[in-house]
Amino acid sequence: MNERITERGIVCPREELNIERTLKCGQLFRFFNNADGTYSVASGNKTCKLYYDGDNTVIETDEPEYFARYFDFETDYSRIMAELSEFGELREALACGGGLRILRQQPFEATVSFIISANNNIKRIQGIIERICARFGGESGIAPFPSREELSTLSVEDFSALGCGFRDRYLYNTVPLLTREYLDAIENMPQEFAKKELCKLMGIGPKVAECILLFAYKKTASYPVDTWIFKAGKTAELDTPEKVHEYYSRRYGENAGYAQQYVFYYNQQRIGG
DNA sequence: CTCCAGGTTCTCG
DNA sequence: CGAGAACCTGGA
Repeated sequence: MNERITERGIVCPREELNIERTLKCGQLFRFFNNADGTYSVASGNKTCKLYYDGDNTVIETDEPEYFARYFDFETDYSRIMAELSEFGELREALACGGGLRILRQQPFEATVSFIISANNNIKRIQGIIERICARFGGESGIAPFPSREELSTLSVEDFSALGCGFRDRYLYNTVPLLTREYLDAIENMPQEFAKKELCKLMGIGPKVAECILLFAYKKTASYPVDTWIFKAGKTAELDTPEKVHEYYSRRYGENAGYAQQYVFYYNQQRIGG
């Protein structure tokens, strides 16, 4: 869109990238509040720093091309919002969601992270992930996310000791299967086929699969139904997560994933504090 | 103390 | 196949 690559990284109008809205809606877990009010974000072995400079948002990084893709600058969010605005029930969520962007995260990191996310809360998820990264990382700074090979060296007991809880065996069983070939193949599969494929892995059910498809592969027809989205969408008719998913993913079509994030963020802010 | 968190797996009728 | 219970853990 209107972003530009500069000496220090990427700069774009503030309304095109709202830092808090993009980072605090549970799509990524490795972001950090810095003492000076800026935010740091880690993705794989890369990092960037975000802050506002007047009317602009600045993404400070040595890897501008990587983070331009990561922050999804190829998508025109004004068009998405315009298309979604025809759905009356989204009015308030859209009004509160300007500048929220869906990230293109690394598939391996996203898959591991969302397996950990099951029946868990964001704060604890972040703690577990940081302990996992620290185990393989250096002494100072933000540790890179470990590779499949590194994580495959851990035992069930290791995952448990890192605080993974009952997800320890999920990770132990599934991590070794997440090869580059496997993850690349998912990229090229149609939505429903990819979802079915991911659900074969231990620790991945429908919700986690859709999070992976949406937040790593940007398959935007995904509509992950978690406890928040279910609470927001349930009616006398739509009384199960499956029915809520069926109804809204059909209703929003290819924009379902965007709608889901606006609704999630809005409800998280309003109810969850 | 109980309840819940970006759910999935296991068990049983 | 569908419904219910069980599940690590830490904060409210």
